[in-house]
Amino acid sequence: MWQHLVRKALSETPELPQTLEVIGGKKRGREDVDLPKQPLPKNSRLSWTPDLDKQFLSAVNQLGVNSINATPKKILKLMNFPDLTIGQVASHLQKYRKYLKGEIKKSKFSRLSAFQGHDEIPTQQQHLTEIGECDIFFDLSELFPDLVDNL
DNA sequence: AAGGCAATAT
DNA sequence: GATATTGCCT
Repeated sequence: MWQHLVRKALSETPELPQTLEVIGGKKRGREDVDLPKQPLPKNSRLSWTPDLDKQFLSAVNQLGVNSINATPKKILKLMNFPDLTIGQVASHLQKYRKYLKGEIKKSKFSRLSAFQGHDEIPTQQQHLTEIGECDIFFDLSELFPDLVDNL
């Protein structure tokens, strides 16, 4: 639990050195103050805080969402987050794509209606705006042609 | 080797 | 429920 809190705190303060370590030892007297830092237990799980997720989305949007461009390795490199793992990025990417598919299905509008500003809500454009800051609609068409074609 | 993705595990 | 791992596939 506390491990996750430490990671969360670190990820929310990117201006600080983002080293995933913590001061260990007992809290007796003050000799614990300068005990050597210990690496976090390996079993602690990464928490995808909003800030971390923004970094992730930023990297993905730079590359382009389609699977040819947005690859776990490239995303990881762009994020430049210490101790972040390819597996962790890949796992997050998988869920992100799944979420994206869901959003496409929810939207019953064609590419045209999405850009013609119909009053129905929610609109594809609004969904995508929530996902990222930029317009990735056409990237999505390339990612999931089977889903988009029959909209 | 690297990646996608569904199922499964923690 | 979110994250990590696994197995099978391209």
